Amino acid sequence: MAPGHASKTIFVANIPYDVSEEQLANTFAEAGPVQNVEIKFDPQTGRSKGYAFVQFWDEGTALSAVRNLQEVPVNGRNLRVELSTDEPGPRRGGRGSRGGVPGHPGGPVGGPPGGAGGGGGSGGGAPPGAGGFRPPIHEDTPPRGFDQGYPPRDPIPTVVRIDLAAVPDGTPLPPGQNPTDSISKTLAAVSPGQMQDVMASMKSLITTNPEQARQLLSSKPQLAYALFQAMLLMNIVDPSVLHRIQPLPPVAPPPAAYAPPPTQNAYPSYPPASSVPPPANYPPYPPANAVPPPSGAGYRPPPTQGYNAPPPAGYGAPPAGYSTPAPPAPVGGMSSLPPSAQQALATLPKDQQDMLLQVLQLTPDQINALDATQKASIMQLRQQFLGAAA
DNA sequence: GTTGAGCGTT
Repeated sequence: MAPGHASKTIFVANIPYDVSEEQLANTFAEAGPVQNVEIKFDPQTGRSKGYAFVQFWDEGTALSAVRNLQEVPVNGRNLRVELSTDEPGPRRGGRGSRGGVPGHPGGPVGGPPGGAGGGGGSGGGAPPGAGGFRPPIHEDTPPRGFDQGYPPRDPIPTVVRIDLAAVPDGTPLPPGQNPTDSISKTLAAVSPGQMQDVMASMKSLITTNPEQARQLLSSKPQLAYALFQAMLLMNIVDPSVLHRIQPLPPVAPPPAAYAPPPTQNAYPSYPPASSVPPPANYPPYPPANAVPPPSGAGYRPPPTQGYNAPPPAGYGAPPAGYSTPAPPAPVGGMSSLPPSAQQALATLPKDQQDMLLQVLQLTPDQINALDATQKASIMQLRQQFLGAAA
């Protein structure tokens, strides 16, 4: 396969503190396609440590970089470039790095527009060549067909654009269903893979085109709701954030009484890769699992960090601090709820009152017995009602 | 100013 002894990674020192990874990548792209750049930061001060590791796709290019970019001036300092010796960890194939690297201080970089396009969108980019530069030591074969890595020039991330007008409005609610039910059911029918695709697409859009993302989410609240619930389901977001997000004033109950725009139910599926065409090449940052050959960049959601531990005692009761009568007596009606929750309930039709009461009075055991989708819905309902009492 | 991280477990 490959001459497996020399390192594909070079060690770069004497980097000015204000140089960004993109800048470095740009500089080293002179030698050939760059796979990854990691400036090391002091976790305490957040400042660059002045050195970095630049990884190429092959050893030849790395050697070439060492020879050709030795002492090149960058922002007034001459870089020192060597082949890297040590590997970061026992893992050779990929380390999930970048954990907790603080933001670059004064650097021009905002951050990697990470997120591979959803489902198989692969930008067909011509492989960056070492155009015009002194040739590598060996006639190394320039990698072909790579669709990621740092482009030699043009560090500007590809902006994802979507056709907002092409996003379906959704379909009318079936009789007897409320929007949140409908969204939950729809989500339940979405495969995890699809969900990840959607998340990845949305992430790309948000990072490269926040304005359009805002427009999309504002104009399609059901999408925003579904995405958020999906994040709960995928453990991307901890349910505790629901405590902090309470922009649901008087109209607390999402159930009836509130009819959002032409709402969903079975929307065909969020425009995945088709309407999110990655125009040309791909994000500069293959965070970790960068695979050279095909476009295999997969979005990996954060490892499930179990949040399933419910508060120890009295989870079914309002948090401490409520001035509820707090009768330890068995639940029998609204009286076990905070006053404001009772008020909110009172605005609902009888049948929904009953249903909500049941939901709000489920025991932890009962909740745990439900499937993930229902669990998330119920937890949210509970937050809306019980939390609104604060 | 000079060689890199550690969640939680297949």
